[in-house]
Amino acid sequence: MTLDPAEQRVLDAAKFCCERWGLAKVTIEDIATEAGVSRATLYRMFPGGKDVLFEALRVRELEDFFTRLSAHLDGASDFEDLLVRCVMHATHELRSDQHLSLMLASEPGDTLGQLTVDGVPRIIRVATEFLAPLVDGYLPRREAARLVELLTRMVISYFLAPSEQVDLGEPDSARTFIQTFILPAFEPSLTRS
Amino acid sequence: MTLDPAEQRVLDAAKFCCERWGLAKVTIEDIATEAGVSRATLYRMFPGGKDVLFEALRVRELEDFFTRLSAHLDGASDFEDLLVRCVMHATHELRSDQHLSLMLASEPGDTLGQLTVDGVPRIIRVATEFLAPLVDGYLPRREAARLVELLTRMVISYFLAPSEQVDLGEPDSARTFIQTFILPAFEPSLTRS
DNA sequence: TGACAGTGAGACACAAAGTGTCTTACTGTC
DNA sequence: GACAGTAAGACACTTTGTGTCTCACTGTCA
Repeated sequence: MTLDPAEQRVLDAAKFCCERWGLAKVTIEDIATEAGVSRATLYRMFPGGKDVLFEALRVRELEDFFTRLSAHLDGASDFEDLLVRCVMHATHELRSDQHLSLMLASEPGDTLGQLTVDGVPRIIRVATEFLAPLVDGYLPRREAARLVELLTRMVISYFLAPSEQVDLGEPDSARTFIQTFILPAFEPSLTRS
Repeated sequence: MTLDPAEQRVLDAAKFCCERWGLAKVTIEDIATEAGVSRATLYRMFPGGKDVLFEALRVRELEDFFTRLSAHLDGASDFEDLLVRCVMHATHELRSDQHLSLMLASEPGDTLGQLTVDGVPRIIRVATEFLAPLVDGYLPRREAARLVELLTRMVISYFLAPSEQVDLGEPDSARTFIQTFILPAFEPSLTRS
């Protein structure tokens, strides 16, 4: 699953071209030129062309996202604190993601699809993969998966359509939200507080 | 030579698309859609397609440029003051031109061509058309044309490749430049000071 | 030195997108 | 009710992009 440096360069090039021209206007040739690689090499790395390449890019971006997010969750003192940090930092990451906001501006249709319809199962899968281990101490694995899925859906929804009532980027608001809607549902399953 | 409102809308759309995707990636279809006009209408307005359309856009931008510039030259008290204001405001206009800087960033080759090789004769022609009348009181028409051409070339050169010595955007520097290099050459022809 | 893996360049057939011209039908105006 | 201007879309054609292949080149190992 790990990519070699040349492949990373190609994905960087794809990301750059995508921000510059939008997904619809980018060609394989553009990406190969930007990466300083021949078209043949690019097809060798990502057999299947554009679809496979951008799929790989989305996977990488997603994993980077959760890697950064995990780094913010280390010092959490208890279950509630863990969840609050989690939704807060995820919200901040989304809001400050340059690439994402450019894509939302230039290609709203495709990008929203990735955040709501087509991409959601994968997002939840990767989120679970990264975050479930962190709640292992508190919840049985099955409950952890349910929790991560729920939080993921909530964070995306509040990111795309901010609420007057709730701001998951704010500590107090996030804490109230977690205490009110999340904890009661999972308290019975808690293996330790 | 004046364009009707629909044609202006199409040129605005062309400009917008150009800034968004770069000249190379824009299609007639993009422009027609952006302008809310059918492709047939667009070809009726600009027979010849993309080339003619972008040519018309360049002409309009150029005329707008010199219209704005002329507006800054009205209160000039004497010949020297007129020339100083002229190079200063032209320099400021160039430096603050959003469209131009986007084009220079995304399409340096074509854009530089327009500012140095292909486009220069037209720039000088339009510059002369707008500015020569303003120096009519000071110089015979033939000398006026020589002067405008010289100033145009100087402003473009200092804009594209700023100098350590001279900054035509600064009043003092511009005045010194005019006094040193321009006035002596045209003083003999002055019909009044 | 010679096998070898990885690469760039470019040929190729095919698919997709863009171009420029036309016809037709619609809309509002005088 | 004639008329001008337009959108929509059919059309033949050109250009661009795609995916696959081959071949020659380069540096790296034994």
